[in-house]
Amino acid sequence: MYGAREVSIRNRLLAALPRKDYRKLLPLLEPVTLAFGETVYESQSEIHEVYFPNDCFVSMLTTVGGDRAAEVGLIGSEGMIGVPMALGVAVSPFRAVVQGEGTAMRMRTVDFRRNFSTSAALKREVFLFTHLLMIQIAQTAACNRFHHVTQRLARWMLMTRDRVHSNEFRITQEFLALMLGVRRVGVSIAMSALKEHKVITYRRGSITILDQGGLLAVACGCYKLVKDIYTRAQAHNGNSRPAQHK
Amino acid sequence: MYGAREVSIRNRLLAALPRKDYRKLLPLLEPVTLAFGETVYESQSEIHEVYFPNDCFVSMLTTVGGDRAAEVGLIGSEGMIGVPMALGVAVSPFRAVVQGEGTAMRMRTVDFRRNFSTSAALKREVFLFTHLLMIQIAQTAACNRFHHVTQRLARWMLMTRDRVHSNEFRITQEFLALMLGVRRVGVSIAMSALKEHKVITYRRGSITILDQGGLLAVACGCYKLVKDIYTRAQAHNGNSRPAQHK
DNA sequence: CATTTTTTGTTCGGAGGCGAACATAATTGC
DNA sequence: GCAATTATGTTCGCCTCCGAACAAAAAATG
Repeated sequence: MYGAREVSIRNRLLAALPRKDYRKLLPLLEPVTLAFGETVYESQSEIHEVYFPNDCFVSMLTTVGGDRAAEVGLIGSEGMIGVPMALGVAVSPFRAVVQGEGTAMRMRTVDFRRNFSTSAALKREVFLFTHLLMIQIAQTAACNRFHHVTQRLARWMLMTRDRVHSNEFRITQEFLALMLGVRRVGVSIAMSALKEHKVITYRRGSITILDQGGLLAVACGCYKLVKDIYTRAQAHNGNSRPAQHK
Repeated sequence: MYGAREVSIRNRLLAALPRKDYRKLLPLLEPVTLAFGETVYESQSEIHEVYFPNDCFVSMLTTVGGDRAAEVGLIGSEGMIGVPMALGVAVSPFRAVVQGEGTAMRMRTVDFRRNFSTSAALKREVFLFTHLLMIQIAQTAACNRFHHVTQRLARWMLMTRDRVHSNEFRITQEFLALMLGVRRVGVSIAMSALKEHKVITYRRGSITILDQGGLLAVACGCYKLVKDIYTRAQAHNGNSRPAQHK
């Protein structure tokens, strides 16, 4: 029915599958463009499709007290949107919002379910990612508890950089404040301090990382901790066709 | 080899299994007593056994910066210690510390793995719990961001109450401060305020909840939110032999 | 080009929590 | 019963972040 011709599949979870399993999935994957700010899942809503990001990335948000929300996870081409499906649950506990515009491969849940039960390789990949996502969320919990705005901001920018594969990305301070669960003022001050130290620069609605090492020094250990676990897990995982890194 | 004769199995995850699956597991379950403060898993250590708590409960902690740690999850008879095993990972990303003394059913990972792949019911139960744990962790992340010591303390006490099935439990303020990731002073002040309002009372090393409704009013919505999701999931789950509630 | 909208910069007082230190009370061990 | 240990109570100055409000700059709109 669908074809994946227009867009090259660069999702690394899919790329790690053996050719045989990969071929079976191919006709079920529909390339879609996810626009910035788009809501992929509303919290508590039913999951009808899962997504394998190519070059977009998505925030997972937990709402609290009805109005406020906090980002608990960031998912890009290394993973999948819709992990609850892997656990047999078709309701998303989080709100999923597109943070970086780009393409993703979409698959209907019926198709996912069918292939998930038959492909051991897909199972392995998705479960591993579920595990990694859990670690990321837990680290965010600790990070939220202990670290200051500047540190968490730096962490966020590094995590984002890893997912957009670029030192520049579009985002407003207002939006960033929503993600971090702080006031815009806090982001504003932290960012201008980083600009002062020539670690980043920014214009209206866009940030550029100038000194990745410097940013790493500012960020809390949470970034490197999670990053290393992701890297190690992917390396140990016989990544037959790894996505090209910069 | 093992027998589960000395201790009655009151783990609700196991109790939800159909008799057939349950019988198969029974000889593989070894009753053990977990002492307060005991470390079940060290962070990053290999998982050799999984545990199904009967009346004990265990904290999942994420370390940060080498020394400090924060609790990200609390697991009692509703769940299992060692969820990563369900995702095909035999390394615990968290430190698991016994928070409330009691018994649990222990199973070797080899046995778990074997039965996990053959019992659809066990799979379903464990995956559902994995999903719920993920939600709890995410909510903790948001909670850590937005809510004050008193609110989080109240939440912790309510969560603990649900797991020990009693209004009284033994814990020192020092330990509680470690769990919440705050200073003991903060806990001390919050607790004496709650005592003042006759919501709780406490002696050296032990807390008693006097007014559960009052405590619920003090706690942030995070408690009820997660609790309701747990309750709903368990209800929808054909809980054939539910554990007796108080 | 002029106006509206969006984004960013800056200020204020105040609250909550931090690290550190010391005081008191309860329990344990001898 | 007395000393050592463990748990709880209280204080201090300080720093970060909060809520609110307003100013300025940049982009979008017509």
